[in-house]
Amino acid sequence: MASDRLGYLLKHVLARLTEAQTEALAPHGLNGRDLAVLSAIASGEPLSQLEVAARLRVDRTSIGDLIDGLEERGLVERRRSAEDRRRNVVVLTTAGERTFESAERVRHELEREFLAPLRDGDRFRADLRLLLGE
Amino acid sequence: MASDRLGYLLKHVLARLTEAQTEALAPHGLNGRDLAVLSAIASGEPLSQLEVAARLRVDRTSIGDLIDGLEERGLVERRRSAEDRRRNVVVLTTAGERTFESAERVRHELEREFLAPLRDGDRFRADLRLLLGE
DNA sequence: AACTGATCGTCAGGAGGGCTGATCATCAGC
DNA sequence: GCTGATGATCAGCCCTCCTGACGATCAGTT
Repeated sequence: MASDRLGYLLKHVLARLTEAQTEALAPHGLNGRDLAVLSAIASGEPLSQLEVAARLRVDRTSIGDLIDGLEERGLVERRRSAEDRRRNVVVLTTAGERTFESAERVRHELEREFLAPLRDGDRFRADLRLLLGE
Repeated sequence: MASDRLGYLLKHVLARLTEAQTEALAPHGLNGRDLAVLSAIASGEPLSQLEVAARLRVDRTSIGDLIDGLEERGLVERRRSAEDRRRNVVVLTTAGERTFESAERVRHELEREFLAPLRDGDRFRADLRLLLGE
């Protein structure tokens, strides 16, 4: 009954995931985008805003607003880099670390449930990576 | 290097597909959304606007604008239903049929190429359907 | 025939994401 | 000390989606 168009399938699968994620993360005061930013910041050495944007493949002008929101909630801090004073290095606060860790657990559990209908969820994930050329 | 977040993967795979589709369909004066509407209209008996919207799972208020565009280009026609004069039955014109058929061939070829990196593209497609609960 | 409630299509408007172009501060190289 | 490039920010536009309201029409009831 449904369309076999690939765009349709991808779009609505993404919509379902986004909806479930938004609901699951709401108690943590986050949405999927927020968590993506936190995870980029949490993974390794401090990053400038542009580097965060590049990792997430979001536009450079969008990342500022996202960080604004996280900063207002006390989850991240901007710090002028001493080496290059143009750069805003973004780091997690301790509250940000706590929120990130519990939200990550929620995300992992949610993704596991989301892929449960598949025989091999990991292969589906690997297929997506292949389609991104990685 | 890339994120393992499912939302990230789905979002950017969809973005790549959309970009490729937009480029491939441009010579036909269509984009992916237009083609989706045409295919809903082409598949079987005449549908009202609401039925088209339901098939594509798009909002009822969006479908009107999409049909406006297609009607301006002479690809579809609105007709008041004789049985229920509230309903706008949407049908393809002959030009719409020609455009739809050639655009469909373009879409099929593009989706085939798009899924080429995968060992089993059909299984990937089936996985997407499973995730939509179909 | 008249009333009520529901449905179809349309419109205005807002929210959100994505992008461009301009600007300012800062850096690196000459 | 110039010049060009880079990081961050801002204003603004476009597109998509959704809500709420409206008029027209239908179906069921009285």
